[in-house]
Amino acid sequence: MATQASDPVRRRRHGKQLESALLAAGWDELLEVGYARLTMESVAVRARTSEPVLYRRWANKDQLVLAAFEHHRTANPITIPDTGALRGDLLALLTALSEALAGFYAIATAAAFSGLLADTGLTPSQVRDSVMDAQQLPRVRALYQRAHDRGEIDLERIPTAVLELPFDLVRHDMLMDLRPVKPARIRSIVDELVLPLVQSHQAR
Amino acid sequence: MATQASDPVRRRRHGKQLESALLAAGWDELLEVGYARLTMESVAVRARTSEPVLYRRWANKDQLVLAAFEHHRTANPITIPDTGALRGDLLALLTALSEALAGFYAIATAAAFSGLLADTGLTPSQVRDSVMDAQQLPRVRALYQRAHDRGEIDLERIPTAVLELPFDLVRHDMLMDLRPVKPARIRSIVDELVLPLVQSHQAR
DNA sequence: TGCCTAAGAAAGTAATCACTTTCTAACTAG
DNA sequence: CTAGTTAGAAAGTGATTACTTTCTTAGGCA
Repeated sequence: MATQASDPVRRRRHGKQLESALLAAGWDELLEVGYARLTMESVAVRARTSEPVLYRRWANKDQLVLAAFEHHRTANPITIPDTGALRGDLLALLTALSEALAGFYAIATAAAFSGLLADTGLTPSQVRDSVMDAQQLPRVRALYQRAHDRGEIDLERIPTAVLELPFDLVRHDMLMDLRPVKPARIRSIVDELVLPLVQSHQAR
Repeated sequence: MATQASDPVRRRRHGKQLESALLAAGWDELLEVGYARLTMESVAVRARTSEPVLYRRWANKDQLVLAAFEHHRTANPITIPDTGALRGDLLALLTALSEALAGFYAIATAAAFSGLLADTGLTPSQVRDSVMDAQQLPRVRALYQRAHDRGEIDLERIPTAVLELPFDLVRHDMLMDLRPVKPARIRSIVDELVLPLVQSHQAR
């Protein structure tokens, strides 16, 4: 009777491994119930730990949520494709963005609206820039630059509004539907909107 | 000393006039602090009344907020312009939409995300459809139909994605910036995106 | 003029939840 | 192997706030 056979081995996580689990739990909680209904206790329970473990790392709920965003973003990097053609690149990138970020945008905007940023005074667009596009923008630019170098497009003649159009629309659709954009819609954006516009501005 | 000269006349509002003031206060509160931080007390104070006056009309906070949406929407109808040309119509309508709805979309989405719709299970797109576009869509359609009848465009050849593009982008920008879309951006959407696309799809 | 409904004020109740405190024991580092 | 750190559990505190109760009195309506 010295050792209880029914007692499960109680392993304790430490350091980075634990922190990663905490942030993942925070992210899942955001996805499942949203910022407004996420509580420190619900995150702790989901991570199979207790609240002080959270408070030892983050001073308050907002800090935890922001850290969960950052963690999820860096843990799920988006690779910019190189298919050799503008159309293929756009289709691949929009699809990747859509799949990776549908939840992300929804959650981030939700949190922003719910009061997360009321203190910091950031607007959703600043969130978009700082959390999402700041890293993505130069890489997107590179995608277009490659098309330019191949002679597919003339970057000089194409308005910024055209270049940003597909990303604006995908972001819009993700916000509206809270799920990845349908492949057919992505093809429509590329084939019925972006490519005709590129052609149109090329011609004159 | 029978009447106190310093005592301000304490007027009491009743019926529709009072209700309107309550809903306006609710809307202003939504605009100023957002759904998450709106409290029944803050609305009551803003309306210069007390909480029971609110609870006699709406069973809970959500009902009050929903009623405030509806009140604001019906109190600020959007008139669809008829300038005689597609370009003028689009510029005018997008501007009107932008000015009237920048706050509306921001607030509605915020509330939806903050948990307002968690009970009802609606998604933002359903909110968009039920609160906004359901009424607007046929009227927008009429705008394009007039252009078609004038011979400006051939509706048969133009993909839906093109027709919806300006509204998607204006909605996107409003959500991102929480303020009306700049006139220059609206002109860009019309002149650099919609009209070239219409031409492009017309030609082939 | 005089009911009667409802406005408005004040105070209270109960639930939620961010954040804290205290303690024990598991793990790490040296 | 030992000492120091921190995970994890349990309980509690205080602030907020949705919603209620009670009472007084203004003003609509006959």
